[in-house]
Amino acid sequence: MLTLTTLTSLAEVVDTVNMTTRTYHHGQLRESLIDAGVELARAGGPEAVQLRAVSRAAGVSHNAAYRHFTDLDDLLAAVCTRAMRELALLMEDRMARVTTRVRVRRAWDRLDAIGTAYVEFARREPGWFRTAFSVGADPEAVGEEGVGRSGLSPYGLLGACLDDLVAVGALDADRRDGAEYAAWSMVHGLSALLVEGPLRILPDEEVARALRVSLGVVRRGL
Amino acid sequence: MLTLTTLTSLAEVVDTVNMTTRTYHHGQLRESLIDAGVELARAGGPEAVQLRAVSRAAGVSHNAAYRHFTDLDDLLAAVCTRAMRELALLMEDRMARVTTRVRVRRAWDRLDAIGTAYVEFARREPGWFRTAFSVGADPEAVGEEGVGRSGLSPYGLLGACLDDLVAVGALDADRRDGAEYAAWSMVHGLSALLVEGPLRILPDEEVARALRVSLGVVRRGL
DNA sequence: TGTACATCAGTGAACGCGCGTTCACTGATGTAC
DNA sequence: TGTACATCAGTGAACGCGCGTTCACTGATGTAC
Repeated sequence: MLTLTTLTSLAEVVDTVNMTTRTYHHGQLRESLIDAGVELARAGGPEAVQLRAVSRAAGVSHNAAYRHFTDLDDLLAAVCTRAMRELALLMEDRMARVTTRVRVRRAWDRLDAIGTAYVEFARREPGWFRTAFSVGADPEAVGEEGVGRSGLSPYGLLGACLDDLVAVGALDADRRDGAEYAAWSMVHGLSALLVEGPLRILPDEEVARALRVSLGVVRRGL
Repeated sequence: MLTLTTLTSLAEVVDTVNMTTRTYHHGQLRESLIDAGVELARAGGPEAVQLRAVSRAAGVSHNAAYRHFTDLDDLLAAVCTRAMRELALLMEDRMARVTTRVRVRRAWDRLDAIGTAYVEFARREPGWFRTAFSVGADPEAVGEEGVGRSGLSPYGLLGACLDDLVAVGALDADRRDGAEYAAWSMVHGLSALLVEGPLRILPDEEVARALRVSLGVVRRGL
């Protein structure tokens, strides 16, 4: 039969194996808190990122977070940046799947790919999607941190795609200016309507159609 | 010098003049509560529509609302419907300002007009805009109540504009299907990015440009 | 026309909740000598 | 190598807040006779 001592040492072993040996000093609490916040945001959106809930999830007293963040907003901003990074990563991944070597074709397909990724992200991870846009940083600032492997933010990726379209001659240079507003608005609007708006009830095939039509309009319209 | 009696009767006179003579029974509390809710929503968005705050604004005890609404959500839904109606009214107004008699031109201009109205509404009344889309009714349900003089909801007005484009031969009939998704997404996305998103910081002239480009893309893309 | 009574539409006090934040504290760690 | 001490990173208790909701109530209104 297990004694208390046995239990204690077992717990220690498990902790060591998990690399999460908890001493009084946590060691990487800041990261742990952000991780916990990211998970809460994933499940419940930005409202779910609360100082007490995050601390609870990180297994730490509810005010320990103040050693690493000035207040809730500070923590939320960090979580928001990570959510934005998730979006950038998905966009990069979908972009990388475009295989055609025909340059014009490839440029257009990439634009479609990031747009599709954007909407896919919103639908698959509504909590993250809402969180990513809950702290309204300006696009430039977003470009600094919520960034994928390429070092580009979602907005930056869009800009790169549009630049590429111009470079391969698929887009008139005088159409380039302001084009990100239109492309971004289209996918962001569709995402918002699908995630928190009246289109929430749309069946999957109808969503696919809406996406197809919307991307088509952007493509022809640019 | 004024006696207490004088004060009382003065107050009564004022009340009568204001048509707001308060007896123990209010008489039209339901409407008053919605009105108060609408004003709170205007200033602070859907979060500001709280049972206690609304009752306070209506000058009534904080639980009187339960005689007219089952709970907060019920009241909020009523407020949301009214916000949607405000949007419909603005869209109708802007549509009515299109004067050209050239049918094709008029159809396109009307589409631009409602799109512009949508974004204008979002920017001028961010609280209402957010409130209108905070209770995610499906578009059909929205069509039943959040309605302008024409009896059409914002979504209904968009549908009518698109139908008109087909009728005057400006839009191929096979492009009609799903067109509202694209048009709606575009203006909704721009609005959302401007109101609660990263484009919040855009100066006015840049907003105008973004709108122009976005509407142009829809127009050419359809 | 007057009166008894049911019903309606308000009131005021109270409950429980969970939040963000602050306070004084203490255990752990690192460093100077 | 050992020790004193400053600093760091946690803890636990407490505060105030405002919310939604429920309860028992009461003043006003309408209606049947």
